[in-house]
Amino acid sequence: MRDGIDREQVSGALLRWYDRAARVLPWRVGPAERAAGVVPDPYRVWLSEVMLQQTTVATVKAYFHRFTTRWPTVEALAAAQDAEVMAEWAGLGYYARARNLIACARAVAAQGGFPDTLDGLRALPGIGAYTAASVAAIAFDRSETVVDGNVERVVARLFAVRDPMPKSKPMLARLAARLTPLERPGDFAQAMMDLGATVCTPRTPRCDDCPLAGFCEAQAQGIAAELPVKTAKTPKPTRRGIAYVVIREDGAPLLETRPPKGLLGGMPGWPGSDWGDDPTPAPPLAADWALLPGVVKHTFTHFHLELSVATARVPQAVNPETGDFRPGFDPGALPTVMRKVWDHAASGDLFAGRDGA
DNA sequence: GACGCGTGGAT
DNA sequence: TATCCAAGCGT
Repeated sequence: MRDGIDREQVSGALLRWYDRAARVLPWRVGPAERAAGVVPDPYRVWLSEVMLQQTTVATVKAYFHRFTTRWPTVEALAAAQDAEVMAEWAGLGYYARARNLIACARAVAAQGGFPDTLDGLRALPGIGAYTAASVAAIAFDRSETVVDGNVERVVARLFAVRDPMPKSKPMLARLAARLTPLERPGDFAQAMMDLGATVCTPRTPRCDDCPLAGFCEAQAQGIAAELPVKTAKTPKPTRRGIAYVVIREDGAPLLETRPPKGLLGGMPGWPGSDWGDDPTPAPPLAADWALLPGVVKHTFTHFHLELSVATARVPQAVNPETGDFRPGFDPGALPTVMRKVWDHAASGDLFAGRDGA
């Protein structure tokens, strides 16, 4: 590992690059605006950082726009109904983030605003080491070290750290702290992440375009693309299940709200079997079920899922064993796997009527 | 510290 | 097609 990297030289070179090449993002106060005295809104910084957790910039943009249009302030978000927020979050994934977002907004509103220290932020729901540091640095100009996957990769290469992740994470964080400047910590953090996202990329880093190439030990050794080393991941198993899509005469679909914790917690979904090697059928009511051909495939973080879909139309009077009929339900409020089930059901004869078959 | 937790784009 | 990966957090 190289040890002679100078904080001022590295942060200076990176900030000069950022002043010239910073991406324009909806939640970002760019270097020129910042220099002109524009102050970031902690609410927008926090909201964007939570949305960006393990989620790409391209995906977040539309959600950020919808959220800030509908709820322009943390007080407005705090006053929203849970189900409204969950529905607006639908499709973005990691739904615990949305539950924590609501809890955090209400705590902040009750406190009269966001805390402006690392520890104060860190104590809020859904705010961990990364988000606390990024909000402290970007919104409150505090010299905190922001460490995300980009920063870990950049630092691993700068210092040619060959120890595998995740074991090396604490070391990478210490090395990142060495580089964090006292001035412009927020721009520095965003510059590190921009660099990782656009230049110091995972597979094929563009070292020829890198403002830090002259400081980079991995570049000097010709091993930038090999770093950081990661320990191998275990392969994903495949689970199977059956989802039941029932439409009542009035068009209301039968849905249930999933338990508040765990997979898709708090989100609406179709009644179904367990998900496993050999699922047991579990229709939510007695009906003339039609098992559709094909399966819906979806991959979660730690397993593949193949769902068979059974559909039925039922009269107005029936009472389901699980879930409830929801007139006027918007399929856009479904998490993606459940929306795929809906799309698959709609491709069948669910709406054509099967009486004439 | 390891695991559970979504989704869509890149390779 | 399969795998990797992304501005992580909570338990």
